Amino acid sequence: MDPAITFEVTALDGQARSGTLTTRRGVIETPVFMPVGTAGSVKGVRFEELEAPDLDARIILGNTYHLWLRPGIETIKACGGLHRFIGWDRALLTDSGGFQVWSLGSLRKITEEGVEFRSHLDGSLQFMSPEISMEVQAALGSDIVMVFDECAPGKAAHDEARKSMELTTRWARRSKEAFEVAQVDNLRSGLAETATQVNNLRYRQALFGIVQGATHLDLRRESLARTVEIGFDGYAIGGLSVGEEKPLMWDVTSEIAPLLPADRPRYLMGVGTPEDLVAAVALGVDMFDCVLPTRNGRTGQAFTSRGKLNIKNAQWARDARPLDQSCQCSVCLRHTRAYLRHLYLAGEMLASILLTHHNLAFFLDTMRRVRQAIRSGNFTRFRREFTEAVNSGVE
RNA sequence: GCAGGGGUGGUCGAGUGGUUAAUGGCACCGGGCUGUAAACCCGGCGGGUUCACACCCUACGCAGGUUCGAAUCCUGCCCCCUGCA
Repeated sequence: MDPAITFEVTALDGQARSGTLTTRRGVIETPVFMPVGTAGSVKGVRFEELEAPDLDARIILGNTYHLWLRPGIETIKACGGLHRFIGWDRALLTDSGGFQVWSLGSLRKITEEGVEFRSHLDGSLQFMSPEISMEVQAALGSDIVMVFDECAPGKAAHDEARKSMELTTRWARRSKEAFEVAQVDNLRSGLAETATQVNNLRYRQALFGIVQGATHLDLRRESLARTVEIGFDGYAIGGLSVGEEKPLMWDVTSEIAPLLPADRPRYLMGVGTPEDLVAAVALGVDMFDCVLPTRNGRTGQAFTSRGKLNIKNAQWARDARPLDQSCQCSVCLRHTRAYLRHLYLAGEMLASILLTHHNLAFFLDTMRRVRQAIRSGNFTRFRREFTEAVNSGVE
């Protein structure tokens, strides 16, 4: 079978890497930030905007759990898969539902077989397992599939974290087996796609494994070894930014990221702030996703080159400057802080849309600059200057 | 003019003798958000002194009165709404 993806590191600067990740739906330059589109939508952003040069997102996320509950896989299958359903030709990565094991902690029960969820939509009982997650993700037709893991709480004690990590390992094995079965079925049934896509889709989906183990480094190392032993197209560090202390997140990332196979993409799940992204790149991470730019955009916070700006604050009421004076995004070129604040306070949906656009532009542009810095061997200086600026405070 | 209803903190609106600086909503001010149960959640919101515990003022149209105690009861006045003339 043809490879699902190819990954080539084209520049190294310290541990920081820049490269190209080629999926069946196009080339993605790394390090890359992937906007989160949980329910089939990057909230507040049209796909045209995601594609246009201002953002130029090459890959976005979808979520297995959410799409499985609504609209359901039969609907998405009937509409030709997730890409055609949502109208997005570029790459998609689907999270497996593993994160919901943590985020919906009060609504689910974990067993060896899988997870019983009490639907957050209607309270109905739903059962998710590695096999079901793979089946759903195959139906969605995402380009990168994540194994179904248990995302344990960041503060999990050692014995709890060990049990969780071992369960995740068993689920990873089951995920891979079910994934391979689903690939054969998928190729056989040949999901209806456009002509050019059919050509590209001789490639199968890619499957990424996820390293767990909470904040316990011995468990993390063990999880890493066992995950690599199973063998995946790429490797993720999961279970961070889920309630643990920030220094512990860096302990884990700095320990594990460099140990992940160098010839495979490394994905730090759910992270993070612009400063976090740059710091993780320095540790050798290639891929990121995070809800911060979209969620915080909707809730009135802009990320800028000088740090966070709360658009609700009275101090911007008559400020005629853009959100970020060194940003070239279409929002910053056109609108003032005063106007955006007015929109937000007036409850206008355009406020969330514009703030989200700027935030994504800032995240994606930051990654462009990161790549360029690595390629030109200036990453260390870039990181120092970027971090300094981001902590200097918005004026 | 007569009859009825009503005037509460930025605003709308509860409260009809005693845990009252006064329930709620909105507005306003501030904070949070990291593989999205999130266009959401939390806090503050009469004024003054204090780092703080705390203390002192001023408040329910206006002015008197009853009472140990009044936004709540009584009297007068002012204003608003509805109906009839």
